[in-house]
Formats: sequence, C-alpha cells, structure tokens
Amino acid sequence: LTAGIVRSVSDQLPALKLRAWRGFLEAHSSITRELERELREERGLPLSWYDVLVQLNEAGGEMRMHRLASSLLLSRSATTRFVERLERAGLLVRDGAPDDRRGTVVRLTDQGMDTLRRAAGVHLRGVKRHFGDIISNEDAELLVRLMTKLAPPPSGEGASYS
Amino acid sequence: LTAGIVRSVSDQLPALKLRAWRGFLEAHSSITRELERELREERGLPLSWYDVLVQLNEAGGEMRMHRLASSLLLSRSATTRFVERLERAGLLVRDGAPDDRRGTVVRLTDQGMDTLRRAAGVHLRGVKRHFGDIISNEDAELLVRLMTKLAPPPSGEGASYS
DNA sequence: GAAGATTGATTGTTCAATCTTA
DNA sequence: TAAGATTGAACAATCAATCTTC
Repeated sequence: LTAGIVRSVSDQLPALKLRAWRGFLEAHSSITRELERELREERGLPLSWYDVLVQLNEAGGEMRMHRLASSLLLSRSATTRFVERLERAGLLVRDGAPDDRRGTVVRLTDQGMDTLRRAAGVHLRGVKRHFGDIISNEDAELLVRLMTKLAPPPSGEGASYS
Repeated sequence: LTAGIVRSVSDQLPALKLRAWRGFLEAHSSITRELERELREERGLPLSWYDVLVQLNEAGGEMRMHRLASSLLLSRSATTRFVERLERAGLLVRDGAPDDRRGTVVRLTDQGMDTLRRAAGVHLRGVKRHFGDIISNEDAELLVRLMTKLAPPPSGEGASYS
C-alpha cells in the first residue's frame, strides 16, 4: 500500500535528511513538553504565560498589544483574551497609549516581574539540563549556524519560550 | 531591572548555548508554520490531520485508539473527538476491536489513503525546500546525532508531522 | 478494581464583525 | 479608508466523571 509514498519520499528527501527532520521534531517536542511540565509543577505557571513575561521584560517592561501579538505568534483577539487573564492574575496592566489613542500599552507589574524572576530560575535550569548540558560548545556553535540558515532572518520574531 | 535575571541566565547557560536554544525554537516555529500554511492552502488539510493519516499508514493502515492518542501526544478525549471529525470527513472509520471488546480500531479508508498520497507530495516538497535543501549531508548527520542525544530514545513516539 | 473509550463542563484560540481613532 | 483593539460565535483540547469490558 505504501510503496508509492515511500518511493516519493526517497525521491525528494534522502533517508538521512528525513531522519534528521524527524529527530528535530522529536527533540523539540520532548524538550518543550518537559519544560512546560516543570514550570507548571514548580511554579504553577504555563510556559505561555512565562513567555509573555519574558517578552515584556525584554522590551523594557512594556509593549503595545499588536506588537505583543506578533511576538507571541497569536491573533489579536487571542492576545486580547490572553492579556485579560494575566491582568486578572495581577501580572500586568493595560493602559491607553500616550501617543495614539487607538492603542493599548501592556505593562509588567511588580508582581509580574517577581513572578518572572522566580520562574526564570526553574525554566533556565530546565533549558540547561535538557539542552545545554547535553550538547558540547562545538555542537552549540554548529547549531547556531544551522538554525540561522533554517530560520528566515528577515521576517519577525517567533514563539520564543526563552 | 533585569540585571538579576541576566546574571542568573549567564550563570547557568553560556550565551552561546542560549543562542543555540533560541535558534532551535525559532527554526522549529518558522518551518512548521510554513509547512502548515502550504498544506492548508494547497490541499485544504491541517497538518494535524495529515499527521493522523501518516501514523495510521505507517502502522499498516489501522491502529487502536489509545495507541493513536499516544503517537499524537493527545489526551484520549481529544483523540476521540479528533477521530470523529476525520470519520465525518470520510478519511477513516472506527470499528470494535476483534480481540478486546472494550477497544476501538481506527482504520484508514480508501479516501483517506488517497488524501494522504496527495498531501504527501506537498508536505515532502515543503520539508525538502525548508529543511533538506538548506542543510548539507554532513549537517544532517550531525543533526541526527545531536537530536538523538536530546530526545529520550526509550520512551514513546512524539508528534511527528512527518 | 483497572483499562479502553466516550461524554459534559471548562478553558483557550480563531475568524468575522464591530467600534474607535488616525 | 485603514489601523488598533475588542466582542460574539464556532471550534478544539483538557480534566473529571461515566460506561463497558477485562
């Protein structure tokens, strides 16, 4: 049954490269799943919440809604509701933009900053354990080079989960 | 404000490895997003549906529900509803398992097999363009080695999006 | 009692439509 | 007319509870 598909696979993609691709997917999935689990268990924080806090912090503590939406790779409506939840939890606040009255500025609160600090330890420990400690410095250099080739350098950010 | 965080980052994770980690996330995100877009535009098929078809095909055309759930990294209830949708679309059917009357077997239909064949071309072309063509054979060998170290080889499958 | 699967309630994401300001 | 943001309706994923069979 699968002969046709198998043939078309190897015509287009050498087995070696297909194995590399699948390994890439497996590694991504297993590492992020583990990071998600650890952060949720030890800090009660979803990785997606942590990512919002990181983005805001790296932007200097505040950000416009549409900019946040594009860094998170979320639609605007999803971002609105997402931000609502974090605001209800006291991690950030929304305010009208000073220069453009259509706009909204999202700002990290002290509590949000504190939550970020406490979460960062857990998260970075996880990235170290599940990624950094496993690869050598030479591997890391190579990955930087490879990943830069694979990710479109011009266009915007991306879901970081830094 | 961020001094404490920045310090704790570099204590745990050398800057080089952190850059490798972020590159890894960016590359994964941008490639899978593009593959999703292409498959949806050219075949009207979500990547997650394609993944179900691939899993079933690689398992010889049929699979038990709980096994499918674990290959897809979905909960059982999510898998039930997911399979319902694909069944409504005519891509697969459900039947009682012959040996265990608690169980359900999911089986690819001819239409499902046909959809898989037509989707595979588009998808594999994408993996080739956005991944295979960009890396050398040496890079691929290295990635296989690295990704195998990063993904726990013993435990189960993973979301493939093959 | 435990495993396999489904259903109900809750939560989260999206698209399309809407409202306000530029 | 378009950009920024929010709201309503539809869809998808999860947990807990349930039902059947082992």
